[in-house]
Amino acid sequence: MLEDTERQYHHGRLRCALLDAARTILDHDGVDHLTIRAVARLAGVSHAAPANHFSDRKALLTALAMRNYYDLTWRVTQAIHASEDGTTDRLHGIADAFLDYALTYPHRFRLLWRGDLVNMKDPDLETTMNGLYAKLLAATSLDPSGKTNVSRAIAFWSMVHGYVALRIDAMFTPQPDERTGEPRLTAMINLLFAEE
Amino acid sequence: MLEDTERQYHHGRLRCALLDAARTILDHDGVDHLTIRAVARLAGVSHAAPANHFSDRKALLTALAMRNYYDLTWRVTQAIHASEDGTTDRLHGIADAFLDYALTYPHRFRLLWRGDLVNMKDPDLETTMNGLYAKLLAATSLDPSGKTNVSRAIAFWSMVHGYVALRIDAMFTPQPDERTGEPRLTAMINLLFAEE
DNA sequence: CTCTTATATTGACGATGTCAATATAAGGTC
DNA sequence: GACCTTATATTGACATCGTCAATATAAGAG
Repeated sequence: MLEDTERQYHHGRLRCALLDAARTILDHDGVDHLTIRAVARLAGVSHAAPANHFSDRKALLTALAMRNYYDLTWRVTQAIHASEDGTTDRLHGIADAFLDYALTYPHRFRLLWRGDLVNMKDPDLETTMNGLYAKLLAATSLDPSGKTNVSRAIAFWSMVHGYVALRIDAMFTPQPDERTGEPRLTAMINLLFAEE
Repeated sequence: MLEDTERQYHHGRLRCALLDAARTILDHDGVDHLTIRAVARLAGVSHAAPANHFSDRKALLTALAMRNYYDLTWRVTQAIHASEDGTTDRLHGIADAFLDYALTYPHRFRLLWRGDLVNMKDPDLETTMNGLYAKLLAATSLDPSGKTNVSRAIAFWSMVHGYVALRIDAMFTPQPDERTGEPRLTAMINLLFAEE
């Protein structure tokens, strides 16, 4: 009756517990080991229990992806606020936030772009994604004069996304000297935003 | 005994026939429908026949990815040869080749980066990938003076890769006017290689 | 207490990757 | 041709998966 975490028939918090278990499995073993049955096992319920909270495996993964999107958006927001004034500083902060998140939780980051596993048409998810995109667009293309440069914003996003994706898949190795601050990424951004 | 394509016990060409079937399924339904059994069905053999030619599903997908890498490398090479002299022209051609390949065969392109499905440590595959990387590096960073700029090469590759990936996943929609020539990508490259 | 609803369990089905055992073809050697 | 070896294909089985249907149990309202 009271806050007994271990009473039978999980009750109430199962949905949250399932998402926690799912994230644990994702971080540990990757998304292909993230099966409904494995999540149920880790949460200590029967293999069909999740069906009451997630209609599909896709629904479960979509909810998990939403969590990750929130987390990533929060980190990017923090980076923007922590950065000093100036477009370039802001962009370095954003790029570092992306790379740091992706390197810390590669499986979480990868899930964000797995349209085959996640329902990208989910309204809530779309809202969250659009929020992140708006942040990127605003942070990138608003120069002091106030005019926007969409090509530059998309170039920035594409470059960061591509670099991070390739780094996760170990297509690049970071520069051996001076690991911190990701000099490679810094140099790339400076190239893109060179003063003419 | 002679060139009878339809004699029982497929003989000889099964490996090639399986790869053809695999590519057909990949293009049609995506990689998650590309099961060993489906490939065997399409090739008209029993579900365990492929095991003689591919030890694993991963081995099958790796061989298929290699085919795709060859194809992509060939297209990039063609683009380089067809481009007029000058670094910028060459890079526009390369980027267009990437984007065109990815938009024409999205599932093939995606497979190239699926480290969970493809054995990226396969020696032959690594050789092919390194060949493509070398082409990109050479085409990008050799300016007239002959000195290389690795950051710029990686920036270019990252940007193209990221843009193509995001385009495939429909995170961007191309500019409605003037579809040909991909003005967005062109503008992005010009930003990166702006004369200073 | 009873009825309703939400939630969890059990059991089943078809599909998959993979393995073991078996069958068949091809090619060389006599 | 007969025989043996090897390559190749088939059949059957097993564990696992997502999903569904039927059932059981808890919680809450009246």
